Amino acid sequence: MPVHPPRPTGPALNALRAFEAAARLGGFSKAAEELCVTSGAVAQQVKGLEDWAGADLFERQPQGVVLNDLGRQVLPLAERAFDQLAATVQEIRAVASPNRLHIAALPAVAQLWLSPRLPAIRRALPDLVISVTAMEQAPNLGRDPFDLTLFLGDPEDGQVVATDEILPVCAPDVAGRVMQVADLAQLPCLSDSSWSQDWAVWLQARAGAETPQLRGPVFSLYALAVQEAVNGAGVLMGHQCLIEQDLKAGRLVSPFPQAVPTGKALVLTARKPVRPPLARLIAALSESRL
Amino acid sequence: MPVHPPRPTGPALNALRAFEAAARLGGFSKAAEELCVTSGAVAQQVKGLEDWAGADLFERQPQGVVLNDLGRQVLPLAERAFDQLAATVQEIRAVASPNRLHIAALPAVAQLWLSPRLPAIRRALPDLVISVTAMEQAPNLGRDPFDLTLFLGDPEDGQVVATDEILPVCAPDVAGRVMQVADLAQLPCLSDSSWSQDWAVWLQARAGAETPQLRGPVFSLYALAVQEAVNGAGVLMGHQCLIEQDLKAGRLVSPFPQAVPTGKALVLTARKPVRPPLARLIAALSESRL
DNA sequence: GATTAGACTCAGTTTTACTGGGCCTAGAAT
DNA sequence: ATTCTAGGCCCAGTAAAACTGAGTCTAATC
Repeated sequence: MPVHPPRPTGPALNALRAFEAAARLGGFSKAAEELCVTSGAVAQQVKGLEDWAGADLFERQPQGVVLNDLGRQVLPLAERAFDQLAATVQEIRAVASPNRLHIAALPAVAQLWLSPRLPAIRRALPDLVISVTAMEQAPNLGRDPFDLTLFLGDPEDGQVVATDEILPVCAPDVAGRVMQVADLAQLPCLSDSSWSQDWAVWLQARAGAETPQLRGPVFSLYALAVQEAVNGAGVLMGHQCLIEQDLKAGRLVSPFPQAVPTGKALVLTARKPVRPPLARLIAALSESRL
Repeated sequence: MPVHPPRPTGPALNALRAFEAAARLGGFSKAAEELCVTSGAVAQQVKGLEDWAGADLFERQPQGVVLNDLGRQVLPLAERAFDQLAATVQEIRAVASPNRLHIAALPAVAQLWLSPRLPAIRRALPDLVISVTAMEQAPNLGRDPFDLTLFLGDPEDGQVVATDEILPVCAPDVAGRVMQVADLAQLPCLSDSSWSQDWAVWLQARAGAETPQLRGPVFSLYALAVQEAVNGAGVLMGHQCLIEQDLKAGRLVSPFPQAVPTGKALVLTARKPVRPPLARLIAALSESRL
């Protein structure tokens, strides 16, 4: 008696994932960021799930969404399910290619800290295949397929590789024109768009220093700003851990050598469980020197 | 320093589901059936997952696929994840509309057993919204969005609503032509395509009876065969629990009243946990009489 | 009063998933 | 030995999603 056709089906898995992310992160736009889509896409997915269920999961408010009773009730279940699913995915990855490791790092860190160290590490650990992906926000190791992250952040968040200290730097032939802090007003002061506070932090920490109005070009890539500083375009607020090699090579010098700690640090976090290949990479990174 | 674009992403959730189903059920075609798609679709999904992982999960053999080491290792994880996910989905359904219940039943059971009883049940439980979907294979309550199933199967599998007993039936004016078993060879013997053994089972159980060669039209829907029998088209092997109303109304009579048990039963299974609305429906079904 | 953050909607597009056919292989049935 | 069958593979075409991008809306903040 073959009669199939219209069987009711479960909701789309992607819709469930969108719900879980939105609920966990507390908003469609945050979820959209984690899922690498637009917030409109998340809104549509969640709506689809709500339509399927015949009931809302969020309360819409002008300043965002908040879980309603139903949503609050199912979130823990969904979270556990997707945690489990992510663990499965990572297990597949880890077992299928145990020597393939993937690092997520801030673009500046990837280019200025990691990149100079990688050749030696690759030589020391030739059996490992190490990939690097640069991104602004630290990924969620529970969900994204990375084994290790290197970001500037709270020292509490993981293993501290270096503390973050800043000091002005410039090309040697520019240094002659910077004798005191006030001179900075006469020179282009390079800055990075996502670290726009650097100058303010440094000026404020130099207790008693007058705070001249500074101006200069803004870069969207810190490595680009460093390059421009090397080229003599002006004075850059340098993050010590990122400009080590340029200082050492003399391409950059510091007119005011007092470094100021920002309270942040270059922090390394690793996926658990830490299997041997990953442990070896962590050790190599921790011990690496320029 | 906004630099996003090419982030490695996890595998497609649908691919994971296809893998899980194929691994759990031991074949792409079985998985395809559960997922209501073609086996080619499953094959493609699994291949996509294997490509993502960079390693196979199944060993391809001409008579099917079997899990390899990697697949065997991740199956338990995937199973737990999807169990959890299914539980989440069912929770959403149950909490969003607790009075909406969905029954899955064999088409014959839906039409001939359930349908006559439903009006009274709906009257007795007016707050419940009861949907019925007919299907050949009992759904997997752990995965599909049904609350209750009614199928002919092993009595051990759930709550027995009625044992399955068969006996020949026909319209009253046909009965005069059937005095002994041998007469059956002279009449069309109706049968259902998915219960083609019925006649053989009955003939064999009538110990000592000669087994005449029977012939007659085959129907793909048991309800259709019943209707034809009522119309006087021949003799049908009747399942007692499904033709009760026609016997009672005298539309059908049995020339050989010895019913033969088939060893199967009309079995009811319910989703756990059994919440009050579902419990009420089960009670109503168990107690229902024509 | 302007700006901002967050979400909604909708048309258009891209991407993905699925179908339906033909093909292949090995075991089972004849 | 031949069919037959079950199970999977492959491929082109298609159907269905998911996603984008731009425009709106609202309340909160500056």
